[in-house]
Amino acid sequence: MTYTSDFLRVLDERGYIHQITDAAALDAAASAGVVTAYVGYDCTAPSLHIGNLVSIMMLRALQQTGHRPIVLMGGGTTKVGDPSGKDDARQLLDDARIEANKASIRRIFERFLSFDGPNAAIMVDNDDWLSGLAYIPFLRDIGRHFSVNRMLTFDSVKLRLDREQPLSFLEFNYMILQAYDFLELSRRAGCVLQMGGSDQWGNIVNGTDLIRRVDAKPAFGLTTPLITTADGAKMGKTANGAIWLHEDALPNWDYWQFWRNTHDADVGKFLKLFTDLPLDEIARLEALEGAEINAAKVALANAATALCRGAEAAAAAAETAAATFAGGAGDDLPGFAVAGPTNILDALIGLGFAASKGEARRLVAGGGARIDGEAVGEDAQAGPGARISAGKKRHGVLTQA
RNA sequence: GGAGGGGUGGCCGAGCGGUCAAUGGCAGCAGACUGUAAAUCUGCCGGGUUUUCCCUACGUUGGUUCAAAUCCAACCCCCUCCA
Repeated sequence: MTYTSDFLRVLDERGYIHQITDAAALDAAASAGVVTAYVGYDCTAPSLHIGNLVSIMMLRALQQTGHRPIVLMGGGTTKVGDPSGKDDARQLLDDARIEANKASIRRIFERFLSFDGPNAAIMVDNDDWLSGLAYIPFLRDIGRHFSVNRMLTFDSVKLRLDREQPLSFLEFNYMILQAYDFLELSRRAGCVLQMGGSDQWGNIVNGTDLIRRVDAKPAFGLTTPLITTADGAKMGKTANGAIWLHEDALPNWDYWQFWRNTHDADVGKFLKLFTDLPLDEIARLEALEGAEINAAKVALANAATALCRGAEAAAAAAETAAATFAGGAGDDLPGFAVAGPTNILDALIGLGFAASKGEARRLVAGGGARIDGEAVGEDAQAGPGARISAGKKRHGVLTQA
């Protein structure tokens, strides 16, 4: 459908929309005035990753089109654990860990959202209202609105049951708590929209239903598609782990390289989702063919890195890339301090290119280890200043200890 | 409580006394080809070492045996059916 509100039009054009509970009504609401919407983030790790970035960018788009974003930290729900899309119960985190994760995650949002101004973003923590709930009153006020029959039909639950995997009562309650969050935000902040990934659809719908039943207020849900790469893989999962948004979890250089290595077929999609570049510029970039599309990938890497890590970090990474792939080295490359001539195997391990001597040896045997661009054997030595490469993409420099 | 089935390397999944560090697939890494792309082909893919060799590993703990992922016992966990 075509939207009249800037908000939904932008989301639609850029590929953020998978499902909406009542698109026409939400469009009308967003046209008529300021909409307050939220996305929840559980505190399961000290950093958010690429998988969360879609919804963060969506909150950004919301704010840019004049509406008010709420970032909900799931300090309370993390204590329960979301079963959505999980085969097994998530390991429970202790309170101290959750607190630490929460504190760490918060910082990310300051890069993407503005927390002051007329439609300032706000940040809340559901631990504030969940942890103090009294069981019996909660069951009587909220629990009675949930049909177990219906809950059993939601994918997050059904999947577990179908796969004959256990689902604890604790996890089973997650969707009720998430629905209650939405109700709470509706009451506290006039929030009318919850957004999230497509795996959150069931949880979100529970929230909109609850608000209608209890308060007879408008409530909408909107989900993003699961972002996959052109070869069908879930985006952002690499062998080395997730692509983290925090620089202390993943260096700027690696973050930039992740975007730079996007598949050809994904460039346009990613530019729309993960950068603020105007659509006509994106159209021009994604139309590039052959080797020229590399220019689009650089633009993507620059823009995405600038958003998350800052313009300086993006420029430094771009500079390093230009120098490195021309055969030189740049400041952003990983370094390993050595006192003098060092064996290639130790250098590879020190730079993190191999996890063990055996792996380093295999890398060398396969012809993938290079010193200053020259393939070497396993007896080779390199000293400070040497450029060490593992394959064609991973490069590092030995520094003086 | 009773009967039966099952727990294997990042994942899936074979093996069911030695020839098993464990077939195969996926994922991953490297090489060739390229554009720091895709596809394809090739090699690698527990750790330490010069291949020989040693160590760790098939839910946990013991046991039988010259020898166990494979047999036995106990325990833990999961699934199915019955009560």
